Amino acid sequence: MTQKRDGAGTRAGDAYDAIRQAIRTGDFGPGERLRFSALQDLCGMSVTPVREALTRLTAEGFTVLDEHRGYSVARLSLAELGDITAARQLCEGEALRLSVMKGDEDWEARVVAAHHLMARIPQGREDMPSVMREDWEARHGAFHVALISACGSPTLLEICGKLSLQADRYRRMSVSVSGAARDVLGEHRELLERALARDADGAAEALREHYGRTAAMLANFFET
Amino acid sequence: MTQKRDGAGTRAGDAYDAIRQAIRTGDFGPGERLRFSALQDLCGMSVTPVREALTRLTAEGFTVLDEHRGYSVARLSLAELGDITAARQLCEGEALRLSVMKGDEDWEARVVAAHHLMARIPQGREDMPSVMREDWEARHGAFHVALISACGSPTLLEICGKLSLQADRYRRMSVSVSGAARDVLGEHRELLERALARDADGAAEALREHYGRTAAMLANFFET
DNA sequence: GAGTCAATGATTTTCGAAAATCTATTGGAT
DNA sequence: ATCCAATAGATTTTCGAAAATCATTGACTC
Repeated sequence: MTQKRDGAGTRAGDAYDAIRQAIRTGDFGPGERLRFSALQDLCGMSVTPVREALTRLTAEGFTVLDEHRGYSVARLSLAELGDITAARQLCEGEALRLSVMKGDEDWEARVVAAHHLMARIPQGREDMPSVMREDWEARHGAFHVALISACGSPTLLEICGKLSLQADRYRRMSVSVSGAARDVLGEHRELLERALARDADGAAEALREHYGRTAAMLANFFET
Repeated sequence: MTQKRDGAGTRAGDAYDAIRQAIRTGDFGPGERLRFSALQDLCGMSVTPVREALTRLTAEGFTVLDEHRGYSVARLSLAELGDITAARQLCEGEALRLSVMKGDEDWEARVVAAHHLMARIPQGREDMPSVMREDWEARHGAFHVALISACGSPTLLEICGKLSLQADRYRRMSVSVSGAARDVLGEHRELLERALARDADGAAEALREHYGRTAAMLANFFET
């Protein structure tokens, strides 16, 4: 074999990761065209797995296909940000409500643990406090996943996951960490407390507000 | 060129249609393995476009991929039917609520027209009244699409569309047209009336009940 | 001068075969 | 008899090149 990657099973999977990361970090900006030649250079493989990766990315909304004319990075818009946010408020709000109602001890433990890991490190970098730390973002995502993990609906979880990936592109847009105008710590703590207090509707409402604030903050970056 | 298909742009698209249809009609049953050799025979093309079609179908939940071990048709389960139904009630209910609130004259016209086309033909076949007519199913789907078409949220519409495709697999399971235990005509008329009366919450509630009844009916086929 | 059409170049899409991986079987050792 | 390793067969996955399609350019007609 040419190379044995640790966990990665197929080249198509590697290509998927590589291209998605390149889009995440802005190496390929919104609207930018994605030529196979360039992607083959980036991924170091033939056209076949690259094409499969693009098919998947397109299904998830990261890229757009114009038949016989090629792929390009999906554009971002203020309207879509609002749309995605509304959908998240609906779906993840309900998922959280169900999760709080159905969650058992293990769920509580997962939520507490995830919150602890997130609260344990600062949101911004030490050298550049205005830029989010990669690991904080990961733990932040894990906390939100833990919150809804007991909802009992694989379908809802999948929808929430995809919406979260979409929203992530907008989240990354914000160079600044929202300034001091917002108490992110407090918002998360409130989520945690209401969840543990089994206040299903309250937790769902807090989550919707949480996402609403995030969207409102990000919306500023479209007017710059 | 070898052949010029009317509207079809790529072979991958044709493969997607062909395989999905084969799954819909039961040519490939739930859990059945999908070998590339068989699919190439079915579609009459090389492995590349078939693979792309499977990638798409997998993203939409029709098929399942076990890396290096091949694709197979996704299994159906009573649990998933309930799960999908709940998600539809949530998402499409909200979409309908928004649509009724925001819809303009053109939307009203679309809804009335779609309902008329659906009500114009019988649900079951003349020769085999227990089997649904293909064209009725198509018009039924078009009516539901028209109902939510004014919700203003592309994201929500996409989610509803995908859930509808999933649910379609279960809908097709039912050999019988639900017997006389149900007034499908009436349910749809109620949806139409509440929508036109701009009773947003009422329409949404009627839709949720509509899907609830459909699911309850289909659930019987798992106990046979 | 505007518009149509054919030729050219760039790019996507598809093919057929090679490479990699998994599954089942056989043979042998404990 | 059971378990493990090596082999063979079947299948997926990837490659490199050919075919098909789209965009551009320039000539030609009206």
